This record gives sequence, C-alpha cells and structure tokens, in this order.
Amino acid sequence: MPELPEITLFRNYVRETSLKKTIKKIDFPESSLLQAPAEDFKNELIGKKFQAAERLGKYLVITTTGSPSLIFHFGMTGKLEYYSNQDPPKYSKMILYFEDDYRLAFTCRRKLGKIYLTEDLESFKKENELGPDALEISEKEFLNLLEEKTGAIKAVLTDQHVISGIGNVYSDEMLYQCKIHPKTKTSEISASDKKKLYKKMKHVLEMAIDKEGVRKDFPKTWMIQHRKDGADCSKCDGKVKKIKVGGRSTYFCPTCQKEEG
DNA sequence: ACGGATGTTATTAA
DNA sequence: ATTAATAACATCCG
Repeated sequence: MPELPEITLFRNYVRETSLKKTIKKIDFPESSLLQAPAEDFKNELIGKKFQAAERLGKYLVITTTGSPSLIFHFGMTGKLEYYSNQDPPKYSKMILYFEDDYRLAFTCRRKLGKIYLTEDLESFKKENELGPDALEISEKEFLNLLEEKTGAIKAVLTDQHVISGIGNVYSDEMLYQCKIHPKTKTSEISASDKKKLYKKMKHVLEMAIDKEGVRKDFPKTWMIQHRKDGADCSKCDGKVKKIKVGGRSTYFCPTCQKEEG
C-alpha cells in the first residue's frame, strides 16, 4: 500500500521493531529486486545495527551504524513484516535476522519494488531525480513548481520528479476535495486554487497517516470511499466517473469537478 | 476468464 | 528539448 502515508507507516514500523539490534544474517529468497549484489548487502549490513528510519518521497531509508543505508521502494505491493520463529511470509524477497531471533521481511508480490544500498543520500536523490517531498515542501516552492508545468494537474502531482510522495489514489482525493478536474491544465488553475491544493495536499496526507492508512476510518465524504465507477458522490447528486489520466485509472465527480478551475 | 491493481521507466509519438 | 501516450515489468484477485 505504497504512497507517502503508507511509507510513513512502514517507517514508524521499522522504528518500533527493528532499530538497535545487531543484524546477524540476511536471506534473499529472490534477488531480482536488488540494485546491488547480494554479497554487498551482506558485507555491509551483517554485524551492524539499524540506527534510524526516514522516509523520502515513496522511499524508506534505513540508516545503519556504519556508512551505507538500506533503501526500500515498495512498488505496488511491497510490505514489511516483523516476526519470529515462523515460516517467512509469502513473497519474501529479503529477510533480515536480528540477534534476538526476530526477523524483518520485505515482501513484494508483484516484484515491482526495489532494494538499494547507498552511501550517499544526496546522490541517491539526484540519481533518481526526486522532487521535494510532499510533506516538506513550502507553499511558495509548491507554487513555483506548478508554475513551470503545463500538463494535466493529476499527472503533475503524481510525477515524482516534480513532487515526491503522491500517487494515484491520494492525488484523486486532493483534486476531489479542491473541486478541480484531474485533466485541468496546470497553467489554467487559478492562484487561489493552487493554494487550496497545497493545503489539501497536506491535509489529505496527514489525515491518512493519522488514521494509520485504514481507509474505512477515513472521512465518509472522501473520494477514497467512493472509488467506483457510478458510485454516489458524497457532496452532490452526481455519480463518480472513472477515466484515464496519464495512463492511470482516475475517479472524480464530473459535477463537482468541472474542467475549468 | 479477462481486466485491473496503491508504481516506475523505457520507448514512441506528437 | 518537452510532453504525452503506451507498453512492460509479475502476479494475484474479483
């Protein structure tokens, strides 16, 4: 479940379970996700401890007591599972064994995730051309970034090179709450609507984190509760419509979200 | 049984 | 040089 809020929850999960324990062994049941040789991961991580966990857009960065950091990208189906004395969870790609017999498994059913080892976070950001993090960015910076863009606002919001952290589901949510049509050209959005979008971006992401990603606990008025073609709009008599924007399934209310901003 | 799924990226095309 | 649409990756679920 991997957009910014979900990655934040994985970050918290690692903080609660896996810091400050010596790593004694690592298994790779499947190595196609590895962005460095398996031996490098072993050489660099075994005998060390995780020191901190941080989120960077949709990436989870786990720093160690030594130099390199372990970085996970979750793709569509990545998860972390902390467990002990059981069979590894299904689809495990990397299993870290700690000294106390607890283990942390990275699972990824569709294998769209990636596992990195990096010495230098700044160069990692550059190599991946990551835009500023959606929760870190200032309003001014946000407005400046949108200023340069011309394409559909949804495609801009979900472009990790512009802003990092926002994905398909939450971008729909922000646009719905702002009554902006997802195909609206970014350059045609009024200054006041851009400011509103900034506020809703933060609001949606923070609320999702606050509710620990449990969608049924999100407000009933949110689009996320109505992501189905033909579902009732929570704000008017209209029906939710499904279209494609930037190749992704997009849900919106044609009555609330008119083409012009 | 076929279409779709929370993501990214390489390739084409405009 | 940009930008936008499409395919591909791999696999399960409804």
